[in-house]
Amino acid sequence: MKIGELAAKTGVATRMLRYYEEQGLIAPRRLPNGYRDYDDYLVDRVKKIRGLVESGVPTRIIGDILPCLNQSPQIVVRDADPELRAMLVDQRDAMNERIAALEQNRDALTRYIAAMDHSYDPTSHGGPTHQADSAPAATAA
Amino acid sequence: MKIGELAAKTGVATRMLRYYEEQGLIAPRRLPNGYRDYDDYLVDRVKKIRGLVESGVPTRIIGDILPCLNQSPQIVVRDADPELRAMLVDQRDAMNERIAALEQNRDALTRYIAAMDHSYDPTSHGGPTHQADSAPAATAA
DNA sequence: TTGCTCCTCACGTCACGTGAGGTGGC
DNA sequence: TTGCTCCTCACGTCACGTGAGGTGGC
Repeated sequence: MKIGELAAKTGVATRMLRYYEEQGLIAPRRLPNGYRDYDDYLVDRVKKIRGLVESGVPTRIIGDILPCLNQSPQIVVRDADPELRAMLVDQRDAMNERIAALEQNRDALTRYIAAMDHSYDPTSHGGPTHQADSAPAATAA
Repeated sequence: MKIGELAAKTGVATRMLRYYEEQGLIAPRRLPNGYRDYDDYLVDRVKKIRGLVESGVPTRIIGDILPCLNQSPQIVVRDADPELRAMLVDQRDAMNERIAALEQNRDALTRYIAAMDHSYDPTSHGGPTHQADSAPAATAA
């Protein structure tokens, strides 16, 4: 599988696939002509990498976290390495903080957008008028 | 209020306060000696800026979004500017995507941490043993 | 040959972190 | 004077975007 194919299947730019390789997160083989050659299982791996990057996890520790996301709990654990555990807990706590900030801002935006759609008119006494949640403003009367 | 005080009250580094000023998001006055002088209302504003930056909103549009977070819907709206509305909807949708990615990864991490705390032993047939959610691994037996 | 993909530099950007080197205020 | 804070450069970093300039394959 060449880089363009993997990019299409994952939605991740080729530049990023080369970057993640540079960071040691993926290691494609090379074809005789020098082109990168990716295995099928990398589609899933790249998607997981993207999710972690978008979750604010630095690339240098994504490699450590990835096995935790892949394996079923029955298989993995064995020795509960305290350093790994502490790192995972830190990352999870950071994620919870980001989720809280995001939800707060999302809710505030949602309220504001709804208020716009109600088209408040200070000369009127009536309630909200029309407009659904995500309807484009251009469709308004 | 000097920059160190604002940094303490907001939890935002002085470097960042100067950076947000550079980006046009805050505009402190200057004391005769050249020190920055911040008004009290900026504590709240800086916290909101932080929340938006952490939510992945670029600084160049945070200035447009901030008034939407501040005002009560009854006061603000008036003309439902379609460009502003589209931008807000875009940001809200992006936030929802980030929340989804974060929740997925957080849940996966939580499951893995829980499995570590159950200290699976392949030679045993028993179920989970002990350990609460966020307890440090060092306290384990 | 044309048009598409791939390759390797390599510079730009955005939101920061981290000094260097100097000044003000108790 | 000492120790703390503040100031302005200014370089480093991380996760990218965006070309430049060249090659491979149908």
